[in-house]
Amino acid sequence: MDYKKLAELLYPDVDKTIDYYLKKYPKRNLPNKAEVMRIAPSPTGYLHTGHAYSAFISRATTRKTNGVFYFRLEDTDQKRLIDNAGTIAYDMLCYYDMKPDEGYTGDNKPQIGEYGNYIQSKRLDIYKCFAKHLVSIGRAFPCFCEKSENKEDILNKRQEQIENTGTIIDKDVCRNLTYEQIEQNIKDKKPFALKLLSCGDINKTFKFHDLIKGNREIRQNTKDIVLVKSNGIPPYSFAHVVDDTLMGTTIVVRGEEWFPSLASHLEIFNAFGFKPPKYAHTPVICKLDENSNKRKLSKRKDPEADVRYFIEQGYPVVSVMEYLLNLLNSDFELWRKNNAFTSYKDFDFKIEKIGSNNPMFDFNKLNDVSKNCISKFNKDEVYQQLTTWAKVYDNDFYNILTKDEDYTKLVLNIDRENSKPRKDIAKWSDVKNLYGYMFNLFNPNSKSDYQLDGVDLQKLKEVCSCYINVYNENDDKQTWFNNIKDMANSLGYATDNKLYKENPQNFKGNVSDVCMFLRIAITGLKDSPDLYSICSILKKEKVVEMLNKISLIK
RNA sequence: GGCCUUAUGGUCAAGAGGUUAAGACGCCGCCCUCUCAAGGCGGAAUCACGAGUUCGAUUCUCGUUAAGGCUACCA
Repeated sequence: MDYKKLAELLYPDVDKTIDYYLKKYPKRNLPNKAEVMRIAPSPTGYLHTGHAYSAFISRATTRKTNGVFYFRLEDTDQKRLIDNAGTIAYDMLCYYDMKPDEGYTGDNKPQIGEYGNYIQSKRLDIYKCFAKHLVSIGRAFPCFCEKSENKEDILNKRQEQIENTGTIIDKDVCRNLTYEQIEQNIKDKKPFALKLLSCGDINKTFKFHDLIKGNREIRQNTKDIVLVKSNGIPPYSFAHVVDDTLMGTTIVVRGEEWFPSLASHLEIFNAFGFKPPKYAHTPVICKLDENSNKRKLSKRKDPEADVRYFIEQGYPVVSVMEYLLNLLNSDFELWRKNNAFTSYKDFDFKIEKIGSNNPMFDFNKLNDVSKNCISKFNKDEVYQQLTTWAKVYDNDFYNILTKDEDYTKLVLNIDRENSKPRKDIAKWSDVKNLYGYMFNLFNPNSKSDYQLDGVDLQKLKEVCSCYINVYNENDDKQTWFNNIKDMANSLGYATDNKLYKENPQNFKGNVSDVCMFLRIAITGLKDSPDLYSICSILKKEKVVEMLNKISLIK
């Protein structure tokens, strides 16, 4: 067959050659070893935690190598597009401190960089040109078969084929059409999809090096995969080859679900004579479902699959990033221990250190990482981040927090900014429960608001009414505690831990019980940070008020 | 059905042909302490199974099993 003639028949209006584009987008002028990487989400939903995970790899690697990290919007699936999803994805990247250097920056916003357009649906002329080229060299052919409209049909068809033939037919029937047949179809205005004329041999393999998976032996591709859909838009595989070539991508980071189609992508690169990029196929973040089965984080079922979830909950950006970094490079943890106050960005991140099994999302660990991160913030940072969060997600609390900034900072500074900082806040939404009593969010008139289970109310009242006369807000911490001890002693409580443990029956209780009573009266809670700090911040009037209030509880 | 990938405690995992098989989260205990958090100390808990290679295998090979993925004109 005369392929050049066929190319003209299929794409009469394409007047450019691929050389035009290859010249238009020349090799990037970058330092040695600089990597060019991208995040290329499809705007079919909100930015997935898995995307953030792979974006992190690209952002860290390009930062380290002085390369380029760009954003390309892969909006080639017209059916599944969701409004605004691209913009949100970009905003999320910026929010998580992974702002791309180049590319798409949101719908209707100017793009950055010389290698655009960075929106695939705006690149159809380019794809057409490259498609024509493949036809002209005999590596692509039109397929006029009717397509299946939905996933279910496709699945059924596949099952049918498996049952009838025991396998899946990968050589498309239309590859055998004669020029005349094709010409007739074109004349009849039949739509066609362009397919790859695969030359692969299923029994032959080639060697391949994946940055994460290491050396592999891969079977050649034999499938005549679709290059351009009948609507003129390419699916991922073809767009990937064209775009990553033109945009100069040097490393493609993608989920390992792409690994099986790698051979087909390489065959396309090969057909063009292009050098493929390096690849890093990442593991997929999973979670344990109700039945204790490991499965991929699902956008529909798992709130933590959407990166906005962490914002809503009030996890600081660094917490989420450090948690992801933990999953990616497990030696980060050790580094963090030795470099407590260095930015996670200074960690020498290595793609090769990424493990190859699918990690499970672990909230325990995230919380721990986050508590450590927050414990290193000073009171101003905490105040700033907490109020920024509350303004959006808990406006009532925001108003309370900002009413008296100095007071709020005093509260937030309890056990903070010292060598053994308090680690009780994992996310900003915790603060209300942890410190609500400092902001009048605890009702001293309601018995049910006190944690009183297992508490002797009579003893409690006795201690509290006694303490009203003892409390002096000008005492320093030691005096304050000595006074409590003296009072405890006079009421028949032990003030020596060992003595109490040896003969508890000799005492009404321990001085710790006395403190517990006071704590309940003042905060409603059995557990709280340092009582002395709390009383100092609340001031005498409030302390006395609380001590009086509890005596009225029946 | 075929193909691909993975398999070290509950979780994240380091690790190497010979190790008392790191470390972190979680859990438990003790210490400290006004409680909690933190901190200190300690504990329980792991090499999926079966063959083969080897003096020796958790590590290499092959099977089995399990889990995940792909097999779309989705990405």
